[in-house]
Amino acid sequence: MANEREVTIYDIARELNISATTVSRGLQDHPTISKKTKKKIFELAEQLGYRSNHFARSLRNQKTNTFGIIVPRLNSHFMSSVIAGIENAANEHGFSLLIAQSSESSVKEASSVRTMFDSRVDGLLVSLAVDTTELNHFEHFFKKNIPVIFFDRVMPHENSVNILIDNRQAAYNATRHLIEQGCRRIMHITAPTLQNVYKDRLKGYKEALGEHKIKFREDYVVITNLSQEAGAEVAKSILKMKTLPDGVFVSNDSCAVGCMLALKEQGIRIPEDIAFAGFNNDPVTQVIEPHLTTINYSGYEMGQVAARHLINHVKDVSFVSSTNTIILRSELIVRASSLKKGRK
Amino acid sequence: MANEREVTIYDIARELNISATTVSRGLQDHPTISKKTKKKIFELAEQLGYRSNHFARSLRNQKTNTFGIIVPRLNSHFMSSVIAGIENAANEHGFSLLIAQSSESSVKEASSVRTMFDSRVDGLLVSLAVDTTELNHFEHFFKKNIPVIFFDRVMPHENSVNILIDNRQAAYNATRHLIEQGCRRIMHITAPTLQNVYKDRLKGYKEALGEHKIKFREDYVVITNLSQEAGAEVAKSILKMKTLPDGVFVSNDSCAVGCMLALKEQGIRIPEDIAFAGFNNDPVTQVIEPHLTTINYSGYEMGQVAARHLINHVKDVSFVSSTNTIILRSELIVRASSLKKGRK
DNA sequence: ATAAATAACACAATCGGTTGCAATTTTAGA
DNA sequence: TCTAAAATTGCAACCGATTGTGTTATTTAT
Repeated sequence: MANEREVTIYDIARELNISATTVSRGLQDHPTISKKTKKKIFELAEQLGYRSNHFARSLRNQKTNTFGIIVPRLNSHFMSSVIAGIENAANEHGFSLLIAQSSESSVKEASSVRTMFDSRVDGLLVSLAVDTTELNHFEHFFKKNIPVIFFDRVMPHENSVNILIDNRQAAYNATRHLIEQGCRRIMHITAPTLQNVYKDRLKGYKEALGEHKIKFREDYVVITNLSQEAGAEVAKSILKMKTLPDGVFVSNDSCAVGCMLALKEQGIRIPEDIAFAGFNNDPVTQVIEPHLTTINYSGYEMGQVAARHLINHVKDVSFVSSTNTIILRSELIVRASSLKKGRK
Repeated sequence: MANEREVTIYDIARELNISATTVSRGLQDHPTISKKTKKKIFELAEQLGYRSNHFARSLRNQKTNTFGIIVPRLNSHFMSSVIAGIENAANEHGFSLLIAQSSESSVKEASSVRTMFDSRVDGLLVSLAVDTTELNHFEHFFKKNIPVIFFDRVMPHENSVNILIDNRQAAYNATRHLIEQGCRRIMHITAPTLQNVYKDRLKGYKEALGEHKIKFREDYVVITNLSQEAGAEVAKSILKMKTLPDGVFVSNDSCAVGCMLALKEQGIRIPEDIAFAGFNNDPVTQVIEPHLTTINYSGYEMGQVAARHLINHVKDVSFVSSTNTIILRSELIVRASSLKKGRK
């Protein structure tokens, strides 16, 4: 039952009557080691089941080949896509991933940042918790000049790169689309506007309204946690309104779906009575009936882009990027949920 | 731009004119260090922004407080739920998570296992790739007696614990339910039966048929990758059949949904023409119309259970569990997609 | 045949933190 | 005031791998 002892380069060295230095160099295919010796080293290493100790190497080399990822939650379609994208790119270049979720709490976020720092990750990829309002908890990273990349839910900082979409524009497009379909009483269901994503979407929403001389109504903006349940809740309050809205732009697909389902149950017709537009192009948008108009942008791609940027930064010491922000493409996908004027 | 140097216990020791030993002990709240000294140490540590170096500590202590996770893919509702559950439990006990995806390839799985070993994780949580047929690539772990826990997609091994549901029973229940609803020509859409999960589900399906004297038909079993697209593909071939099936039991919700959508588009009525049952209770089951009958089991819980088991194993040296398999609860949730005989 | 160049390998310090044991200081008791 | 016991603290080795520099063989050139 006792654990077998760790196999080290010293074991190989002893058995081969050479120094650990030679073994180390041999395993790294160093040119000053003879072919014959290398062969012996590799063979014995294989035979003994030797595997390099990542910690020892990291300690000595002062780099870990590991990235840290902190996201609000792991179990959302978008976030897990991002992570899959990151994993894909990171793996290609031999980087491992240390992953934590903040559960939308800035306190837990800060604690995760500390853990990541303790693990001396070579870089950090972060999507901020909904209640994070400042970046003090990243100071350790900034001070040591360890790259931090924020994606999707970002916050500007001179020492870090932001990767996101143009939320304002996307929201503007979605709202304008609803207006063009004849909607005039358009609600906006979203999350607390502390975060750029929601603030910008609200801005785009307002902008589209303004441009079409539709008066902005404070009571048409509903702040929720954007869960599917929250959507159902909002549906209830919508049903209590004297005059129903004729369009709803939701910051998130699953919340939109929750709302639609609840409304449909009460006989509201979509899009005839109320048109809907969501955000994210979650798979569920193509299952709900009518299919949900939404903003499409690829989490997988965002993850890849973020990871690749980080890799460049880390691998190339001379990589001095003045890049501050990377805006990814996003597009409005029009589906039946918003087509009041019949199919195109 | 130059990175600031690492702050170590030696820096603290020097400045305080004490030894590194004392600093180390002080930071660990060791009883033999005086309160006064501890206070000074903590204060200076805070001031200098000292953070313990995880690698150095791991190297010395021969444990990393890190678990490795390898899953077929990260971006599925079930898997991301499991991971969220693992993260939750692990975080409570101060464990970090190193995560990799095998992308359903046993080759990449093996490579991830090596990486995890190199990182000297204290334990491994694995859900196997669809084409993994043996566990040789885990030998390093078994030899060193590092705990490996398999969940959901498992394979029996004397040195490891399996956490899963009773797939046979669940499939039996689902199939029997379809039969009870009057189905006689029941198809089964699933994945390659190399893996326990699919093998057992097939077994349960057959068992239910047999018990009701329904002849098993080889051509009623369709092997796919269980994606939503695959579901749509199967729909096409179903439509070509001379006699349509009157029930379909799918090993996965999103595949079932893909199939249902495609069939509905061609005018097939569900459940009247064909009844459906899925597996996993993915959120999409409650969005599709009619809502999808399915097998419910919590990925989040499975993750928590797996992580807790691993933590017990790792924390308590004397923990000698003879546990070999943990079966979690699962249940059939009946929804409209299978109710041919009207609502209850 | 001899000096000079090259190839192949080893020494020893280092990365940051931990710990058994020895050494020192403080406190208490007589 | 002196000594034994208790409380603090320090020394030095260790975890496993890496690397600048030095050393010893082996070639090559002259």
